[in-house]
Amino acid sequence: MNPIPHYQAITSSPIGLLGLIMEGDALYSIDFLADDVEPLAAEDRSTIQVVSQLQHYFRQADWCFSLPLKPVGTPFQLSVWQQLQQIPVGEVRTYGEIAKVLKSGPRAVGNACRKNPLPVIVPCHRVVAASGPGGYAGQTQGRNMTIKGWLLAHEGVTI
DNA sequence: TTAGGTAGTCTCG
DNA sequence: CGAGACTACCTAA
Repeated sequence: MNPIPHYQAITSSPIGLLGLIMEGDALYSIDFLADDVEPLAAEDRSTIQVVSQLQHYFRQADWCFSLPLKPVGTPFQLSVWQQLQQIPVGEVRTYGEIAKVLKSGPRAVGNACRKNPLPVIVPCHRVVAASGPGGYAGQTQGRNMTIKGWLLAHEGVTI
């Protein structure tokens, strides 16, 4: 039962429409939207910047985002999301590897990845299971896994 | 292949 | 608050 999100921009991309929510000048959340909604042009400067960097990434995977981010979560979730941002483009880590660094457990890491509010930019798609692809955006199969596969292929990773 | 272990979060009451 | 259930998992046998 979420309040209806108010997007500052809805932009199209190779993985479908992305809805952006800002909090001040920082990026607060990215949603994968169904393709039957109207695109919405970014108006303020910081939102334009986000859209621009996303488009750049989709054109050229080897691109480091430089954006003010404002992910909201528990201290543990924040520490996991911070680890994700240290994974270089074209590499992957397993849930267990992240867990080891944080002295935690693989399932807990999976839980935190599932709650990542900034997919694509906080690269939770670069985390896979020791045996298998893991999940994405709460799904272990379906459209979101297709997106995960696309992102990894885009970065030159072969699952 | 599965059984059991594990860590963090959520949901009731 | 507390117990129990629910995971985008992992390891040993």
